[in-house]
Amino acid sequence: MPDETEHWEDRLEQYLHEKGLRMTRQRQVIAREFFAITGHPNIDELCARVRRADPSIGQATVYRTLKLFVDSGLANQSRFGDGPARYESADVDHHDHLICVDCGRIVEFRNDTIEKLQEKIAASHGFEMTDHEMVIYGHCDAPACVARRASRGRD
Amino acid sequence: MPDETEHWEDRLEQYLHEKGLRMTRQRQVIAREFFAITGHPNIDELCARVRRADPSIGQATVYRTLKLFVDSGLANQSRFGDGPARYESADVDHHDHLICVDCGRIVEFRNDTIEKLQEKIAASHGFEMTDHEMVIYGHCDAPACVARRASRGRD
DNA sequence: ATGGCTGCAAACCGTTTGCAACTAT
DNA sequence: ATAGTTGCAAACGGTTTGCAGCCAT
Repeated sequence: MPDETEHWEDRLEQYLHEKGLRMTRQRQVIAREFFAITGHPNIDELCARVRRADPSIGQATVYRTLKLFVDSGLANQSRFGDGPARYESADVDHHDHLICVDCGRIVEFRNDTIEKLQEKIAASHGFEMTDHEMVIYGHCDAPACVARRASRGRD
Repeated sequence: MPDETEHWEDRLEQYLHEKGLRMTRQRQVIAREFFAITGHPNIDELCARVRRADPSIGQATVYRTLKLFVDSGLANQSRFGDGPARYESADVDHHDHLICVDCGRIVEFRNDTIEKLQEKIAASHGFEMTDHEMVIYGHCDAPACVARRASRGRD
C-alpha cells in the first residue's frame, strides 16, 4: 500500500525512477496543474489549464501523462455516462460519485457499508474484488435545477 | 411503471404507436434476435446475429433500433470500462454487474441493502435519484483465470 | 550517445448523421 | 400521399499512434 502522506512530487519521481522513465518539463507542468485542481477534469479542461502555463505542450502529451499518472497510482480515471474520461488525484480516500443529470454537478461520497457489501458480494460469487465503480445519477437541489425541473413539469 | 408481464412484442408495438413510429421488418428482426439473447451483447455481436437472420440489415439500423429500445424502456445500456456499449433486455429486475478482469465474464447480482442505501445517500445530498450504475471488477474463480493468475504470480 | 519523450498529424474506433431511395401507415 | 425508415458512406469526438527531432540521463 502506497504511503499516502508522501507528496506527489516524490511519488512521481520514485515511479519514474523505478521504471527507467524521465522527469521532463512537460510532466512537471502537467503534474503541477493536475494536482492543483480539486474536481474531475477531463483532458480538454486539463489541456486548457496546462497551456495557460505552457502553450507549447501538446494534447497527446497530456493524454500520455495522465495515463502515466493512472498507471503509477497517482490518479484515478472515471467515466460518467457517455462523456470523456475524467481524472482525479488518488491521494484521497476512495469515494464514489453522485451526478446531477441536469447540471452535471459531481458530488463525492463514501459509504463504508456499501464498500463492505461489495467485497462480500464479490466473494459470494467467487470473485476477488480488485476495483469497483459506482455512480448515482439524479436531480440535484441547486435552485437552477429545481427551477428547470419545475418549468419542464408544467409542459 | 410498465407492466413487465407483457411481451416485448406488445410493449414495442404500443410504444411505436404512442410515438407515431412504425413497425418495420428490420425492427422485428432486431427485436427477435435481441430478446432471444441472454447476456450483454454489444452492437457488433448483435449485428452479427441479426445479419445471420437478414444480411441486408445495416449497422446504423441496429444502432438506431437499440437506441429506440432504450428510449422505450425495453432495453438497458451499460458501459463496462472502456469497451463499447452493451445492452440487455429490461424485462427483468434491476441488477448490477460483477466483471472478471481476466476473462471478461459478467455476473449479475442484486442487493437490496445497497439499492436502499443508494437512495438514502442521494437524498442526504439533496439528490432525487433517477438511476445508478455499479460495477465490481475482480478475478473470478474459473479454472482458467485461477491458473493464469497463479502462473503470473510466479513471475 | 542512448533511449526515452515530444509535438504534430494521421489513424483509430465506436457511434452518429446527411442523404436519396424506400415503405408502413 | 405523407412522413417515418433504411443502407450507405461520410462525419464525428475522444483517444492512440507513427514518426522525426529533441532532451534527460
